[in-house]
Amino acid sequence: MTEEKPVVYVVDDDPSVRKALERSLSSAGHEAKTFASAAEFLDFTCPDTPGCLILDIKMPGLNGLELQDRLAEKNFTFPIIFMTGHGTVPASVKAFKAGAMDFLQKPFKDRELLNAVSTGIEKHRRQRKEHKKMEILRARLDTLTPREREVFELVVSGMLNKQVAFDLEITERTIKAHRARVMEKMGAQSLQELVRFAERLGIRSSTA
Amino acid sequence: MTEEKPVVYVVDDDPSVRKALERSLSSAGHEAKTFASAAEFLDFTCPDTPGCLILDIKMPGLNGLELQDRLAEKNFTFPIIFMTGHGTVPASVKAFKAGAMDFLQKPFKDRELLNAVSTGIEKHRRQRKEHKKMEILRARLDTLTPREREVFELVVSGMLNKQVAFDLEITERTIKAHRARVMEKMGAQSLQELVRFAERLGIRSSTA
DNA sequence: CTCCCTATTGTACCAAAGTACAATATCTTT
DNA sequence: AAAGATATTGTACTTTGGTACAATAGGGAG
Repeated sequence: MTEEKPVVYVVDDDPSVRKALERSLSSAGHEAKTFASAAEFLDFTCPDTPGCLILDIKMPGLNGLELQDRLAEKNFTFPIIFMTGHGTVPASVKAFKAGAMDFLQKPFKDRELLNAVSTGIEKHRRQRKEHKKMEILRARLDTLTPREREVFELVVSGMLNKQVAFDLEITERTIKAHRARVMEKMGAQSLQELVRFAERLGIRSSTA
Repeated sequence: MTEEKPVVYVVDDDPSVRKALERSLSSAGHEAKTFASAAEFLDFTCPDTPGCLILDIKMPGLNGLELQDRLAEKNFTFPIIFMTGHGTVPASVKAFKAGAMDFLQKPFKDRELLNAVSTGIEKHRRQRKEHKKMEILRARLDTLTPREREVFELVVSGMLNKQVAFDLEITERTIKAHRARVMEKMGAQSLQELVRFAERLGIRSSTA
């Protein structure tokens, strides 16, 4: 469980390209999984491991750019590297504006691709790490009752217990009770940590 | 002082292009300032107002991409929009990977350019706003003595005064003194706010 | 050498937060 | 109707943090 094995997904309609890519990726130590069409890839469910995606621009059916759009709608998070034989400037512009990570023109050197792949995987690793932390925080946040959530927001905003109490028109004693539960449910060891959690969760007190 | 007037900088060696761009930018309500070469622009010091930069790719002397690199070295923060007559895919790729915001191929519609410009200016406005806040915070941080800085880091990490005291091998009373000065110098109205400041400043306790 | 900044510490007190015992009321679900 | 979750509050006590009065000591600038 030190490092999860990354997977490189390749979508290209040309079997010989798939084979060639698979070979160079494998020889560089990457696990490759290939798809012959956008549809085929869309049917596939990627495992929850780091990786990146290599897309051919020109393909029958959905092309690479269209696939990119479809994936974006599904919160697909793998970095995307495009490949193209006779790519156009507008295509590359669209790709990058939609968040592509690289855009390689054939013929390209193995090294170029492998560099892009490594960069993509590293980026995805970091993303995943961050995302997992956020998942945990959001899950904890979801366990708060509406009242606790209110107290949470007001407390991290910097208000004193008595001020929060006044705001919610209840006693300070009750704030302490909620506050203690918030700390416990959020898994915060200190007020400082609770504030950091709130920051990451994008919590802003509605009043301030 | 409601809104600062943005400026659009244009660098293109072709006088007729400069004139044309100036006209369409003006008619859209933007203030334009034009330059005939990369060198000319590098000699210029942009005022501290929002704006964006429009660069021609192909120019005698330094071309647009090279200018982009030079500017990056100087922490130039204005969003860059490229224009090109016969742009190549590698050029657009390089531009985007170096942080370009858009890449327009001539002939382009006025609307395309103006949309890109508006987006760029808005982005820069947000950037500047954030940057100014950070400037203030960094300036305050710089007023802290080394000792106060240490206490700052340990306190926001979540340690109790007594723990910080133990760590620094001084008394809790002294921690309180430093802590009070940190709050005052940083302009924090609460511990919660102090933690948020530390987060933005990227302060991590070296021990934790 | 004096002034200022920095770092340190003391005492005493007050305010704020946290906790250990609780109890009561409402609402939903089973 | 009983169980469980939620929201509320009480008393009493401890711990932690903040402040108002300080004083002392070292180092650097003028």
